[in-house]
Amino acid sequence: MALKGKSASITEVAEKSGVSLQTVSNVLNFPERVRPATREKVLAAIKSLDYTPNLAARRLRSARASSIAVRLDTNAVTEGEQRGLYSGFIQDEFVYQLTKAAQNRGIKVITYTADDQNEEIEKLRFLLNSQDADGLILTSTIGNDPRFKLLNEKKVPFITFGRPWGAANLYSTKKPWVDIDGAFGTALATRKFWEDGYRQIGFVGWKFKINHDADAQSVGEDRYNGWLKAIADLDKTKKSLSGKNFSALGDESVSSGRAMAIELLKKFPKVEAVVCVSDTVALGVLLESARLRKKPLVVSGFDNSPVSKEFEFSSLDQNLQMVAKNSIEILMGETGNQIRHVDFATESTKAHVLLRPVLIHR
Amino acid sequence: MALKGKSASITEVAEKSGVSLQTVSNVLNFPERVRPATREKVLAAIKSLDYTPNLAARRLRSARASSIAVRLDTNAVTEGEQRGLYSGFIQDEFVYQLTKAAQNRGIKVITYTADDQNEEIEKLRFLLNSQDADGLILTSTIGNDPRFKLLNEKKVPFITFGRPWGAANLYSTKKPWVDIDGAFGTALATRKFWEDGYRQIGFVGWKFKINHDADAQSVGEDRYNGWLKAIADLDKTKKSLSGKNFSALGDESVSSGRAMAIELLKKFPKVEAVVCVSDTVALGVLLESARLRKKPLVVSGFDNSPVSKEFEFSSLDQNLQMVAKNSIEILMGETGNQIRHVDFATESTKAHVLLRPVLIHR
DNA sequence: CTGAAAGCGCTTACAG
DNA sequence: CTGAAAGCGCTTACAG
Repeated sequence: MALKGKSASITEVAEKSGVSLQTVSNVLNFPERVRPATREKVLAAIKSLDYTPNLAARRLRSARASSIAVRLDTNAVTEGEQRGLYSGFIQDEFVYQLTKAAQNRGIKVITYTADDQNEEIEKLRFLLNSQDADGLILTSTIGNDPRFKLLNEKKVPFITFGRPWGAANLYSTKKPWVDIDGAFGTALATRKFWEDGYRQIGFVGWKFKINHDADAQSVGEDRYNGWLKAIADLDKTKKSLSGKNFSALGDESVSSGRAMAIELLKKFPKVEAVVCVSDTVALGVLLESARLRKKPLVVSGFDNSPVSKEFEFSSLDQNLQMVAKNSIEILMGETGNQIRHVDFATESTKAHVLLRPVLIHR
Repeated sequence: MALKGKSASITEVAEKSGVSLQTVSNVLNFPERVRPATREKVLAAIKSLDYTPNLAARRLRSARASSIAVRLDTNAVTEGEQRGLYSGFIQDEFVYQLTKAAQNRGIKVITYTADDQNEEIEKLRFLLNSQDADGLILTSTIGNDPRFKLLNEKKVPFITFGRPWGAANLYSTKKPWVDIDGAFGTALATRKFWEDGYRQIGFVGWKFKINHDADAQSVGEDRYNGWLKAIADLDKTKKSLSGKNFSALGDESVSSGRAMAIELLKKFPKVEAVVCVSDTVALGVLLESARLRKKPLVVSGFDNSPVSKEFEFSSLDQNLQMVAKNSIEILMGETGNQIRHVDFATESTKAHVLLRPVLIHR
């Protein structure tokens, strides 16, 4: 026997409290079915024996794993790859919040890794077949992600963190997601700058493919749109840096932020404040403008990472605690301790939840 | 039944291949006990039925969870708390590498959280009593950590990532650990600077309590010692910045790095290169010296985080893949698929593994 | 509200 | 090398 300190079994609890196994099981799972006096007796026995249910037995009998799986990706530094300055920060905090939210509902989180799409599908099949997870949290999904097909076929409850950008229909009930409203966030930052008296507010972001659809088709476009529309709303006089031209788009790096700052300042020397797509890019803009001018540009970033705190600029917090809470509620409902399949097409549960980021003003 | 797509059971495999349950089980667990012809027959049935063992049943019967638990901490940004610039990066990558290494040996990783020490002890008791984990990975342990007592009493296999600084005896067999040799790392960086022709090599680190013991008693002291001794070894002429005075100690922030750079440059204007305790501090030194002088100081950091890559300075990689690999090997031995208790006091397995960081030269 | 029985899917002695 | 039986610790119908 490998597991030591074997805890008491339900049989011992039943004997000690003078009731049947059944009643002990009811006290644990349906306390309202048991008369208070009996319940007290059983609870006392549980306490005195330091009884903890054996989860393997429970899983086997109930055919519920009561755990969800989440894939982890590496964030290690590789030369020649773009990762931004606080790589790992979001995944780390998301998994933490997920574990915490799941734990509050009696659910375990198990992690897995996969080097590519095929390996992941194989890992998922094994995980689900072995009945070790009955819910899944996906991240980095794409429009025609093969995981959607697998999970829908097997009717496995799942939720995606982040919209599957590029999907023909972002609101397909076969592709449930929880996400942060990036456009709302950059609009919030823009309005705050306006309130603070700035009128020449630029944007530095990530390049994206021109898209003639009304809806954004990438995170970068979404965050750009928020700034663009906010300026249009705010500036009735049309005297500020409104419109598509008052932005510079590059990639997720400090050096790109620096280059974009140079570009922006050259074209629009009057620019006072810059809404940025990320804290990494914001730092680049901040540092470069500090080098070029007496007074650096006022910037805002995204993610409320340690970078924005350290360099004291405003940033949009993704509110990962809310993301985790909503994900768990979609998988389990508002109450109860069971992960259950929902057919979003016919039931009232919402398949898509867009949460608002919070502006941390610094 | 909550779990859908119920996979075939071992009974069906036995029927299909015309052998007993026992033989199927042997094929899975002790293939060498089964005659090749029989084995092939069984494997064919397994494949055609897409059979995957039910892990709950296996756990219940074998009394082995085949999973290890690891606690996650938040790295969210809180005002007024020191976290450094790439908070979350190390934990994120460590858990990734741990999951990957465990997966290769057929072991699951489950995560949990706790808000304080008491809650953690309670969570651990439940986890172990419910037989849902048979091994543990600890982090952030302190000298008289109550988790050591609990796990040793219950004879639960565990390993600590990081030395329990402050312990009366860092080499107690009751406190097994895997760690990175910080002193080796900073000595490596120092020697590399020396090779590159720099002779005035300073150090910027974290404050630590003066300690009259030969061994370091904190990460900060350990990394400081590496630099100190390397300089003493290298500089036979005593003309370089060797000795205790040629360092500046602050805390884990860019602003502290900046302040230390100012202090160092004031006292030792000749300083050319600075070995730093972390990438965060190194960035502060780099940025401030770039502001103060034509040519910024050459710096090296620790952790090989995205910060060091982005700002192109050398850094010491903690080699978390090796940390994970060694942790798993201590818990499971070199081969096999079982987590087993080792009494380090009497068995040959080493209780303490100090790994060397790798200098990433940029 | 409570109880006696069945059985989830495996692995483990044990017998041949 | 293979098989028939027992049993891990629960929850789930079902009966009273």
